[in-house]
Amino acid sequence: MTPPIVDKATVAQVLRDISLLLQLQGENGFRSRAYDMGADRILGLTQELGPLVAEGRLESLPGIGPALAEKITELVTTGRMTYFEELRAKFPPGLLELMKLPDIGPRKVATLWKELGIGSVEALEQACREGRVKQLKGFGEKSQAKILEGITLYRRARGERKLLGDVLPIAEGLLERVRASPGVIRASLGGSVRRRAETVADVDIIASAADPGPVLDALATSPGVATVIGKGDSKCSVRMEAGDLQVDLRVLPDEDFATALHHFTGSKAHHIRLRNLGHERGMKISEWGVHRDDGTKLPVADEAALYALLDMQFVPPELREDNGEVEAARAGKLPTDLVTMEDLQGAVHAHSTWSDGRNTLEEMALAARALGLKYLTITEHSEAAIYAGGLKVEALERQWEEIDRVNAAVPGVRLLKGIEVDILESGALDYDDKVLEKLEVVIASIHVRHSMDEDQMTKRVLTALDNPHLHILGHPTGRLLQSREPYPLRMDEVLEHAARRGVAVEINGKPARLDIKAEYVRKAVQLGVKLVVSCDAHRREDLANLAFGVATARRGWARKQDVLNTQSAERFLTALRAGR
DNA sequence: GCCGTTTTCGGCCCGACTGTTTTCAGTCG
Repeated sequence: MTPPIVDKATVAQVLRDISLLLQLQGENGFRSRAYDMGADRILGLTQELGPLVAEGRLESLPGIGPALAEKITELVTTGRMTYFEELRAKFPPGLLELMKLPDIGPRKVATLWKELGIGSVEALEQACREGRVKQLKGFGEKSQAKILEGITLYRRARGERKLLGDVLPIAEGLLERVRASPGVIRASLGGSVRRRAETVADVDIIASAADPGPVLDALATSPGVATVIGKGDSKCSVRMEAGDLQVDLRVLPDEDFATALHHFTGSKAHHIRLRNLGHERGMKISEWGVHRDDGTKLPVADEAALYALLDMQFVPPELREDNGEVEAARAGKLPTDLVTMEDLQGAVHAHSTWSDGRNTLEEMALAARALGLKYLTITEHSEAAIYAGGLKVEALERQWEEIDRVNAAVPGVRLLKGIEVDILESGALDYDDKVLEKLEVVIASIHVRHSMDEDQMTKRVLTALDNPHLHILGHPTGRLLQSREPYPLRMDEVLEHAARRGVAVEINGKPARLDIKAEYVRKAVQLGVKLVVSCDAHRREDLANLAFGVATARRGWARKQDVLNTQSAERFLTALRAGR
């Protein structure tokens, strides 16, 4: 009998729901937290869940003990978890949704349920309108109004996180405004934006100043602010008109800047690890500094000093997820040469007006040169991609003549002749080998026929990797954040085969793709797979996508040496062919 | 529920802000 397929995301969701249900029940908060941390641990796994379960190795994971291991094993092998089903049956299904409302947590939900029998967002809305909520102990007129407001907001945003690519420009604009306000000494973005998470829920800004007042005012009066949610002596929260984006600003004395920045950068899991390490050393770490148990405060000039106090290497923000970085930093084994934007000499994966791009080849070349890049791979769509203006072979050959002309006309940057060739249903590529062998850069991607099953899709990609003219596997999982699931594909097999065949794998920096994702980057690095950071540019502004590709590479622990387009054009082309 | 140089019990990160309180509970990050 084939066991049901329960993926990591499903396991993590069940554990999170258990955590919430336990809070509703008023259980020990640490017990609830154990399930939450278990969910984090499963989601952060770089290895497959199946073998871990089959071989009984779940308990070897930190944060997973006998109880969680047993329950996860039951879920993965049978598709059900008795404990979860029994727990869930004690409450109406709508209660978990109530907890997603702002300012509503487990205690309030429990009160609403016990006192008024409220078990859904709709019921809560009605009770507020009828004035029944404000009569409850612990609630009042303001709480009731705030809940109604929260319901409106919740329905509008549906709790969706936003793409980093959409939020970062807004966040950086606000940071500039804060930096320019009177008396600011230091200021930085924090939170998941600073960690460069794929999607983010809000923006955190941390600043230091002797007098916080004018700095807080600067945010409160920024253009684009819809409402000021709250404003105190050290903190101001606003909601932006664009996308209901919430922005939190904290302003502290400069001596507390480093610890505050660290605190509000997170992640929570990384933080808890550090605080525990501090605890072992008789130090209490908070956003207000590091204190010895006798109360004396230790100076912390910057984040590096904080890690030094804990006898650890500095951990870059992108790595702070408690995915092994704490152990590595303590052992001195954290990579110190993670790839940076400055390392990139060339940009991979660009389209022009020859297929579905908006700018001409010359405009793309000029834009690349303006960014300090030495080369750009021009990779239009191939014939099968009719919807995207895919090129027939004779058009491709005419394009080479124009590339030669542009290369002569625009010194300092080189356009490389390439293609983004479709991987057909059979795994064959959309051009004849005789065409492919003339190209300097061959990226192969899937654009059509997504709905194959896992076996078929895996075979299709493995077959493509066997083509001797293929250099780079493009956006390998085909996902679009928040709109399309990845193809069913056994990525472990794909990455192992890419390593064997010497094919490079793309880290596509388009904010809605980020494909492959950081977890797979890490796996690829471990397997010795060659990587390229790409922009998937369809207009010159898209060259900026490289920054998101670099962020994904860093989150996957990729070093400069792991990324081929950190090399010169000649070495890049040689490296693409090495082992092929 | 997990964990261990405080090791099989007794801890577990910690503070700001808000509203409903008249000394604190709940939520959030």
